[in-house]
Amino acid sequence: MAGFQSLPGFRDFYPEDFSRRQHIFSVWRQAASAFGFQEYDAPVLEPLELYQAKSGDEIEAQLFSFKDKGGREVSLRPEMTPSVCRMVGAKAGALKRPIKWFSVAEYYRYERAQKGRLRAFHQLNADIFGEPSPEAEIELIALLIQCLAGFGLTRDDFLIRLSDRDLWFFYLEALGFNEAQARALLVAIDRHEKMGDDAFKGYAEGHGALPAGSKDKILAFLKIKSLDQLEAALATFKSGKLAARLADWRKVLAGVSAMGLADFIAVDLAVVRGLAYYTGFVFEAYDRRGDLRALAGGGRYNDLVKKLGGPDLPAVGFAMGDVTTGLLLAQRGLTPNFISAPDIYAILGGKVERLVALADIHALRAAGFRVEYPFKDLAFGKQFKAAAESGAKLALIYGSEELTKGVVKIRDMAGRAQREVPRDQVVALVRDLLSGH
RNA sequence: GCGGCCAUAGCUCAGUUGGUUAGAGCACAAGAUUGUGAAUCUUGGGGUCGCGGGUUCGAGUCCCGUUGGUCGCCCCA
Repeated sequence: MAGFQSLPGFRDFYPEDFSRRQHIFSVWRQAASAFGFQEYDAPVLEPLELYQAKSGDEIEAQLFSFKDKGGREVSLRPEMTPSVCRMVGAKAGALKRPIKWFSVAEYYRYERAQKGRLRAFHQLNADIFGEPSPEAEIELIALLIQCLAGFGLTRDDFLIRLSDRDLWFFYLEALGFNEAQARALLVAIDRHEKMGDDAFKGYAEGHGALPAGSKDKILAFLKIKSLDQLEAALATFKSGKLAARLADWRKVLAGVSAMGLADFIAVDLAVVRGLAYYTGFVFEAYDRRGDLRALAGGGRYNDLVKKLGGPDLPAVGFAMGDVTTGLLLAQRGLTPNFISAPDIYAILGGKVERLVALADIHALRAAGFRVEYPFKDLAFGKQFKAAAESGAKLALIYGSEELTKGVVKIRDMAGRAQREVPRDQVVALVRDLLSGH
């Protein structure tokens, strides 16, 4: 097939694809709704500056940006966070706290596609604004777990790794690094899992070689996998801020455990996440068995609403993408098989019977039943076959014999039992038969 | 932005050292079958062999370019 193709990294959603996508969305929406989050949306196209204000040059190169006909520099949204920060910031005074919002929306990033990453994709975004305490983290982590568990995924399938940028900064400053050095080191720490010790090359170029003793300490801190280890590593430091931070850690882990979700979460200081605006806890959800990229990621960003021109409003949030989620569900055999089956298939004797049947068909449809019938005049045998293939529960038979008697035959497709019913009682009887189970 | 692999029907693929009019299975449609769902059989539609150029008497096949897909690197909000 020549002619037009979709753009690279963009997908056509044929009905089967669309039904899989809808399944993902409906699990997300159901979970978010159960947690009391309210759904919102924002413009797909935003001023370019909205993203420049938050992100660096590298990120800007990956924006779907252009100049509109009025000469404005604009960009398709690569993420929701700046938009939702603007929305919440603009009405922060009027919104009841805590503000718990979510969205399911499409995003656009000008990157090379690869496994689990496309140029157009959907994400669930869930955020809590106005709640500085770790209760917000507990709620969001629990929601994140439910957004995956809702598909039938279990503790054997995925894991949430919890870390803390605040603690990293505290630790790095205690080791004698200034803020710029600490930021560069966090980039290296983020890459260490993938690149090993080469991750520190970038730091060395900018800030000189890392002292061997410091590097060992950083590597040891990075390998921390439990709260006990974390407390032990920090035991030599005395600070009220640090004590408060560790108390927050205990609260988060206790809260998640109290929900029965302890097996879904692990302390893991190797996670720091790429961009710099996170201010405290950060977390990522990983496929436990496979080689997929992160399923979801999030964290606290207490400064961002203010940075974007709003009030000083603490925030935590996460995002989960449809592409990696879809891959994981397919790998685990958790993609439901959607059958688009009607309730009723009408079998029509001929041209006269067709016109009679149309009246009933429309009445049934208006009553909310899904009704199908053949557009062409077909032999009865073919129509019964079509009825069976459609997956309809009932067949309504409009033949000449029936109509001369003023009845319609109703066939239960599964049980193959037939009965006759007066035409004026068709809707009522169908309602009885189909509401049964 | 960089690199590996790939591209023949809606799908999965075959197609000989380059040789006449490019095939199969599945799927779809029609018929055998104008009052009851299976199976089978017959028939049919559907391809500018991703696109462009080159070599050659001759290219689906060889060469170059390009587009797209895929996997990885950079990055990952």
